[in-house]
Amino acid sequence: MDKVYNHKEAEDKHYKTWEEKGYFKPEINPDGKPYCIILPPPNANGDLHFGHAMFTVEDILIRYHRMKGDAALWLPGTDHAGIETQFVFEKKLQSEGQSRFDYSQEELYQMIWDFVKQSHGKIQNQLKKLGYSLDWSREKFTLDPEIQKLVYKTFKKMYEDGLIYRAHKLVNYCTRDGTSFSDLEVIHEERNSPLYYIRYGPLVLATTRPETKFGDTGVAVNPNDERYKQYIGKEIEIETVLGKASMKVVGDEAVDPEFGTGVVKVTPAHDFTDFEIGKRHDLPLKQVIGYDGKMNDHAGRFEGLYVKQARAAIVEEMKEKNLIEKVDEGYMNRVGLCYKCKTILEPLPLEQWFVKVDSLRNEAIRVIKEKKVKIHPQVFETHCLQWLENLRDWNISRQIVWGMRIPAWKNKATGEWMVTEGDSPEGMEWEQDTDTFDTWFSSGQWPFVTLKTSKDGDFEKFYPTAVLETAYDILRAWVSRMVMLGTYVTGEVPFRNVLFHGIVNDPYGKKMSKSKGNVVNPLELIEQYGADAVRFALVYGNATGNDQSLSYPKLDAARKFTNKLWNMARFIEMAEKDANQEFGVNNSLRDLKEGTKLKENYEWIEKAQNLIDEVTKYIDSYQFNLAAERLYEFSWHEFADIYIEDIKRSTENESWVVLKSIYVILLKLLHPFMPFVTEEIYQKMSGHGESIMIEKWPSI
RNA sequence: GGAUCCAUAGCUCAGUUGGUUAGAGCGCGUCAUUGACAUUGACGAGGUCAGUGGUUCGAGUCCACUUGGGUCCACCA
Repeated sequence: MDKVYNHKEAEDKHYKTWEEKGYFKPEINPDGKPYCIILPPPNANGDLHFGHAMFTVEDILIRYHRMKGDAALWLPGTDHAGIETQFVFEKKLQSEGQSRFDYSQEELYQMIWDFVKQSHGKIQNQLKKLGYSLDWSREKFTLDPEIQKLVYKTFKKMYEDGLIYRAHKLVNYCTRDGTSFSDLEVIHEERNSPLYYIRYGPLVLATTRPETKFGDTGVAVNPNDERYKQYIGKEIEIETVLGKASMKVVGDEAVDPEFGTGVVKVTPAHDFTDFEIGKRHDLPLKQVIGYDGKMNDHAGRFEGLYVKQARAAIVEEMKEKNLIEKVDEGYMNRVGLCYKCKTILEPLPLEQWFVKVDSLRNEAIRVIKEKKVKIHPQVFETHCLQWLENLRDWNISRQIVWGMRIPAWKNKATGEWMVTEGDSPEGMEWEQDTDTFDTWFSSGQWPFVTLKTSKDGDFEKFYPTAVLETAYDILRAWVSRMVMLGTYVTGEVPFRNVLFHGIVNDPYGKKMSKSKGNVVNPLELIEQYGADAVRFALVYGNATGNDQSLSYPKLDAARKFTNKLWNMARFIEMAEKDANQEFGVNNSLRDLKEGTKLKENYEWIEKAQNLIDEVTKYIDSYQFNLAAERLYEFSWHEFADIYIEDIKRSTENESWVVLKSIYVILLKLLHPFMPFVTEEIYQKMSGHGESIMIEKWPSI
């Protein structure tokens, strides 16, 4: 053996062999208990970021269960990531001086498809470099035809069950990206929004959005507000910059008498609260802002101005006409921004497909409360339930091309809708909706659509899956949706356990992001420290679910650990040369224990038994950090520092057999954490088996 | 405005049913070693476990409050 472990040489070689020999397939343990993890599909629009290296936790579980003899399946896949990908692609187009408007829907789709294909190759390479024992023969992509078909089927079923409806409602609309978003995709930010006190006939009201006044169809006050009771139900005459108008005053509980003057203008077409008020009092919807973000013809001479310009111009004129009583310039409020481009979102009325969430949500809450789905660490269960309880109907229409086109057709003559499982209806009068599904509508079905379209029998065998492991930041967007949709479609929960890992920040504790330029590609670190060291460093010293900062000292410590393990093997090899024989390995600790005559051997066997017991318990309870710490501690400070130092004085052959046997146990226990170095050592040792990867997990 | 998490050695963090002198990595000090170890080993310094009060025979661990930091959620015009 060389003096130093060379990870670069070992890693690619072993991964290739493992894959070729079919070790990643569950069929390697044909009679084993099914154990399945579906890889959270990375977005197929670029490289993996460093946080994805936390999937190491899944590989640990899979390798551990495979060694325990389970039919372990880790199923890989990628997500088309609708708006995310289209956004990345549009930026790319932009940098080439082009725009999405230069292409037809079909052309754009094809171009993004090609782009995604390239990304896919990079992602697959990264996952392999990390040593992940994924069954590539079962790989899936969200836009695979057979996956789409199942998603369509779900949509149709939901439509028939009355869980999908089409409605003209307010949506969060990004006038820059040209699409609506779900509530979840809106980010709120504190902004300075001057509060204008506007004269409205006999009343004064406060608003941050004077430009929407052309869309006002009423004025609201709190019904218990003594100051304004007299006006409720009356029409008031008001002066506007576009001339006189009359407005109905309504009483509504949503109005807070303490805020501003206690009077609110009601603009049902451009404000969520106002939309609700309008519905309660039968106020009409009057849209004054278009989907291009400009004022429309209801705004008179302000038509064609962008919202911001219009606001300034209108305020100017209102001041001239003395319609503004005062302005609170320093007023701060929270505005909704597009989470991709940070444009202020406009609430705009649009006809969209919605998921009625009531029954789905209640069922999801039930299975979580009844522990049919167990969430670890426990605290995330609270988060999940809290979100589910506040859930509102889910807008699943997106006005983008990159995604699954919604399988709904409108009759040009009658306007009625027909939903199919993807097939076009007969006849020329049907026109397909141009919108696509929210990405999460398809990824929310991931566990069952993958298994149902995989090898025959996979669904029956592996569903519900054992564990869903992912970063906690997509608990709401993804995990909750999977529980809802999976339970609804299959009648069974999608997974028995959910396990959350934390975020990996940069060395200074700051979130890694492309705009900050502090992202680290896992490949760089693998190159430098070796995949095993990267994996080990991520697991060691960090409790499950907690965030961590990338630590170079820790990576270095982990790399030294791989080298230490290597040198233990060299020591044994050297001893064998000196003794001019190969020491045997006995895999049965019990036999060894019964056979030994020496007290110190007996004691070391007991220590090994304890170690197996502890590590097994820690993995079973998802305490990977404790398992890693215990293995590190034992290997280095007990096995190397004490055991090996002591045995240097021994001439007993039996002692060497015990030592070597315990060393092999150590390698096996470490294999899920550090697959490459353990395999490389194992292959180099005398009397080794085919691969440590398919060896049996040590037992007491 | 709600919810939630965190505060433990110089730094980064472990410490899951409350139980003997509170742990690791890195860093630091002294010595040894280059015949497994591109190094490693031995020994060592270093903590009123944020603060206050409480429950308990016993609290870093449970409860309340305070202070400082983070995250998430929310339709305040």
